[in-house]
Amino acid sequence: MLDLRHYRYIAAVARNLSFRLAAAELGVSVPTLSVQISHAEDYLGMQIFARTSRKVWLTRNGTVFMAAVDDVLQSARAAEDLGRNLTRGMTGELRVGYVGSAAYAGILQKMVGRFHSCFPTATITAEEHVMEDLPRMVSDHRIDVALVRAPVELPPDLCGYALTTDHFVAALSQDLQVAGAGLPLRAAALRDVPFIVPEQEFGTLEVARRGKFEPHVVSTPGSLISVLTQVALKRAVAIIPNMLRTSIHLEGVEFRDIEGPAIPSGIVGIVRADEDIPLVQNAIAVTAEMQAEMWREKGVTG
Amino acid sequence: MLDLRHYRYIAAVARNLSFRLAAAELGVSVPTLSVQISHAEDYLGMQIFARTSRKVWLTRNGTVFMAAVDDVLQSARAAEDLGRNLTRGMTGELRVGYVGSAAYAGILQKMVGRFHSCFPTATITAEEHVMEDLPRMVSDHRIDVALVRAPVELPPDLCGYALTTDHFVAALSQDLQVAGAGLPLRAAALRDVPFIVPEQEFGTLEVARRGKFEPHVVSTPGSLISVLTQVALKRAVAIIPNMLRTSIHLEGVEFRDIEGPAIPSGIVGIVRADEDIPLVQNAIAVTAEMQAEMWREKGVTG
DNA sequence: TATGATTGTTAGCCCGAACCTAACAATCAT
DNA sequence: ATGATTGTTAGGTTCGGGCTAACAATCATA
Repeated sequence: MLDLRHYRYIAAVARNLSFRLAAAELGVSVPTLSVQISHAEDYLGMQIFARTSRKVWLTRNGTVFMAAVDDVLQSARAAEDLGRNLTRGMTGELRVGYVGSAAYAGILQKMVGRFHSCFPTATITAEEHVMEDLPRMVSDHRIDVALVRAPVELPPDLCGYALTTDHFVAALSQDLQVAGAGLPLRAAALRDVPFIVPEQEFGTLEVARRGKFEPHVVSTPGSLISVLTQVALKRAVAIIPNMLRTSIHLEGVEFRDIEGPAIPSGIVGIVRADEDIPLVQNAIAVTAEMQAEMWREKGVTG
Repeated sequence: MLDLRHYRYIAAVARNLSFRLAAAELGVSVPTLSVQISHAEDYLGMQIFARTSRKVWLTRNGTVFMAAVDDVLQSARAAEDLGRNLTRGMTGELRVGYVGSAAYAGILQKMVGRFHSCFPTATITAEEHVMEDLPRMVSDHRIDVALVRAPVELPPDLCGYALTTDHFVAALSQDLQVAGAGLPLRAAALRDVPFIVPEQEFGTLEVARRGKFEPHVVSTPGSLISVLTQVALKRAVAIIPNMLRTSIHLEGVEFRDIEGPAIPSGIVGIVRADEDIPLVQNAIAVTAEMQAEMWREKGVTG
C-alpha cells in the first residue's frame, strides 16, 4: 500500500517537473526519490511521469491521478492541523449546561458569544437543566461547564468561579399590605406570608433565619418566571435575585429590598478541578478574562 | 509526520475499541499496535484513546479527531481506486475529434453514448475540427480518437478502423437540366457543371476521373450543409456521402446516384498505432464491438 | 481472598526498506 | 566532440516497524 511519503514525493515531482529540484525541496537525494516514484508507479501499475534523462512531465493518466494525490495530502494536512488545534485547545467540543436564570443574567449569552469568536471552529452546545442536576453532570463528564445560581457547595472534584455578583430581593404580590411601602422589607414581616421558593432556595432560607420563622412554602416551580407568576396568583412572596427586576416586569408583582446586609447571589461557573481537555481549560481562561473585564467596567461606571 | 499506517491503526482501534481485536483485524501483534498508537498520540500531543488495562474508549478529543482520520483513509482509498481504474482503463480522459459529417452519420452520438455507459467516471470531450487537421492532432497527442470521412491515407504511426460504410452520390441543383432524370447520373454529363467541393474531395475527384475532365470548382465551403446551400444558390453540383440524403433536405437540391461502381465513403476512426493509454485502448475495443453489432444488425435487416 | 485469565505496556532483538554515495547512461550546450 | 546536467542502477548503512517474551493491571471465579 502506498503511504503518505509516496504521495508527498509524487506531488513534489509534479510541482517541479524535475527530480533534482523536487529532491532538493524534499530534502532527500535524487536516487531515493527516483526509486520511490518507481515503487509507486509499479504498485499502481501505471506511469505517473514520463521522462527522458533530460525532461520530466506528467502522463495523461498521471495528470488525472494528481487530483487524488492532492486530496490525500490535503486531508492529511487537515488531520494534523486538527490534531494540533485539539492539543492547543483551539478547537473541539464544549458542552455547557445552565440554569434558566443564567440566561436572564446575560452571562450565558456573553460566554457563548465569546467562545464562538475565540474558537470559531469549535462545536459549542448549551442546554438548560435544573440546578440540582448540573454539578453531577459536570462530575460525570456529561457536560464540561455548568452555570448555576450561587451559593452552591461543591464536591471536592469540582471547582467554581464567581462570574456575576447579585443579591436577593423580595418579589411580592401587590395585594399584600406589608408594612413600610418603599422602604427595605423587614424579614419578620413575612412570617405569615405564603412563600414561592425558586430553585436556589438560599435567599428564602436566609430571610426565614433572619425573621426567625419557618417559611410557609406553598409552591416550588421550575423557572423564575413561574415563581413570579405564582407570586401574583397566590398573593405570596418569593426571594429571588435582584437581576430579575431589570429583566422581568409582571403585573401585580412588586420588588422590595430586604433589610439588613445584602444576601449574596450571582452566577457561578462550575468545572472539573482536574479538567484535562485543553479547549475547556482555554474556555475557562477566556471566561475568567471576560469576567475581569466586566468587573473592571462595572468598577469604572459605578 | 504521521503516515497512513498510523491512521489505519487508529481507525481499527476506534472500530473495535480493543487493541487485541484491532491487532487481529490488522494482522499485526498487539505490542506493535500499542507502540504505533502511542507514537501517533505522542506526535499529536494528545490522547486519542483512554484505556485501563481492561477497557479502551475514545477520549473527547479523540472522537473529534476520528472524523479527520476517516477523511484521510477515504481519500487514500479513493486515490488507490483511481489508480487501479486508470491502469485498467476504466476511467481517465478521452478526447475525441470529429468532422461535422460524423455527427450526420450518427456514429459520433453512438460512440459518445457508449463511452459514457461503459466508462461512467471518465471525462469524455468531443470537438469538431476540419478533416485536414485531425490526423495530425492524433499524432501530436492533442486528441486520442479522430472520426473522419473515408477515404484517407494515414502516416505509419496511425491506424484507422472503418466504422460506417457509405458511398458518394451527386447533389445537384434542380435548375440544372441534366439528362436522364431518375436514372443514375453519368459522370461525363457533369463536365461543364460548376462543382462545390466538400472537405472530403475524393468523390469529386473520382467522378472527374470517370468523366475524363477537370472539374470546374467554384467553392469549397467548410460544412456539408454549406455545400448543399451553395449547390442550390450557384446552380452547381456536389459529390457527397449518400448518408446526407436522409439527414438533410434542402429546397432546390436533388440527389442522384452515380453510374458505375459505388464510390466508397463512410466514417473512419483514427487512433495512434502505439496507443498506450488503457482507457483509449478499451475505448477502441468498445467501438470495434459496437461496429460489429451495427454491421450484424444491418446484415439481418437488409 | 486468592488464583487464573484477559488485556495492554515495556524491553530486546530482527529484518526490511528508505536512504545515502558512487558509478553509469542519456541527453543537451558549447 | 566534449563537458555539464539529469535521471537510473548498484551496493552498503541505518532507522524503525515488526516480532516474541516478560511484565503490569484488571476482572472473574473459586
